[in-house]
Amino acid sequence: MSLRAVKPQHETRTRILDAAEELFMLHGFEGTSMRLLTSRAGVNLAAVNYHFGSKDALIEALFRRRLDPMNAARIAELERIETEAKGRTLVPEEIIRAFVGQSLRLIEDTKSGGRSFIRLLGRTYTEPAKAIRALIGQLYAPTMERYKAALERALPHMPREELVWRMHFMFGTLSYTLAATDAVQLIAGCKPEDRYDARLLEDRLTAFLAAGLNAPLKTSVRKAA
Amino acid sequence: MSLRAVKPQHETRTRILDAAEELFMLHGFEGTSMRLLTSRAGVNLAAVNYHFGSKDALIEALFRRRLDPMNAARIAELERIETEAKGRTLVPEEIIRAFVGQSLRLIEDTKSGGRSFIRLLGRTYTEPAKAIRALIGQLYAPTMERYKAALERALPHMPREELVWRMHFMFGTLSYTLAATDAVQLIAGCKPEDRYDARLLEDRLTAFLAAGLNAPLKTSVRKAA
DNA sequence: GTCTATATCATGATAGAC
DNA sequence: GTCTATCATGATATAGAC
Repeated sequence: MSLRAVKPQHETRTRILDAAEELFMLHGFEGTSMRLLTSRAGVNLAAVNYHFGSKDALIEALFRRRLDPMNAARIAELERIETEAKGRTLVPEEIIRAFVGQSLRLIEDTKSGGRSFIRLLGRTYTEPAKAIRALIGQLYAPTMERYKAALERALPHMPREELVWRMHFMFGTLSYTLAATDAVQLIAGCKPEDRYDARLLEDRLTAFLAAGLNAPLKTSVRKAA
Repeated sequence: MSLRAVKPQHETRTRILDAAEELFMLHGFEGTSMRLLTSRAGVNLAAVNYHFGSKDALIEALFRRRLDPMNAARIAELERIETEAKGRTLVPEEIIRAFVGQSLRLIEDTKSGGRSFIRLLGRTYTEPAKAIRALIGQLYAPTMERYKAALERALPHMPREELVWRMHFMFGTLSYTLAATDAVQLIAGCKPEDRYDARLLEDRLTAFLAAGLNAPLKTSVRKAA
């Protein structure tokens, strides 16, 4: 009873953000109405506009709340393994693991809603609304630059254009894996409790991506143009 | 002038489907209103309900129009290379190329709207609306079963669970690549006209996926549970 | 088959009392 | 900060003339 009785300062904001993560993941942005959102959050209909200004501003706040620390953690992790290597050149697999690990570990976080967000995030990379894609791209840009530079050092002989494509593929695999965690059942039966073991998934995904990134370079394109 | 004057039997249906592909890709399903859709198609507001029954039925018709022949082509292509091999076991790369090739070749088809559809399709694998995901899964099921069986023959020593995961990763990479064709610019500058060369993309993607699928199996999970 | 006109409802946002 | 009541808009769907 004391659980609901006390209301800390910004609890309303937090309740709205938490409910939004879950509902946007389930029904999409356009498919989630303010009425459903506020009633799920247990707050008044007008609260979203009071606290955030508009639905769009709520979406932006939602992404910033999670992405800013996640990307900071990704950069910190990369710097950590770089200093730990003491001058040795990193292998691509180490870099990939640093990148994907930060997303995947949130999957295990069901308590604070991290999993909802991470699934929403995967879904949103292909979001049609231009404003949302632009926001995501902007929040990601520094991290992507940092990792691209690291991979260029790890793969000095790979043509830059090929590396960009392979990073694109890797990003896609991660996004889809995060978003479509229930689609595995389409391919074959898995015990649901296994599907979210982040450590196991991290190993599987890292092995797959590292092999793809290191795929042999064709000496030439299949047929000269 | 004769171009618009004559109206073949089912031209209205086709005009609606073509406009829907483009608009759903740009704004999503919920973000595309019937008013925008019918005015873009140059037909009356009531035409969608007359010809399809409802917006949802239109979406279903849209997917069936493209997916049924595409998946039939995928199965036919697999059977073609299997008979052509005359008993030799196919390598995974041949199977992968057969699968991704059918999607990618539609990218070059700007004339009849194939590219719009293929981008829409990639976006829709992570669509939150359960009914749409269920429809897609149902339309894909026979193809996936067929390719899974082919890959099991090509990789007899791979544990079935690992293969399912790697197929999941491959499917994700393809989906994202199809959906987010403009996201490459986030990573680095590419000349836009290069980005849609389907043959080049097919080579790049197939090399990446084949390497990932063939990634060495860890002798054990990183740490025993 | 195609159109106009409209019914019915849900949406995001706001005004103003408390 | 929170509430109720409401506005203006735009949604899907349909009825009925042509």
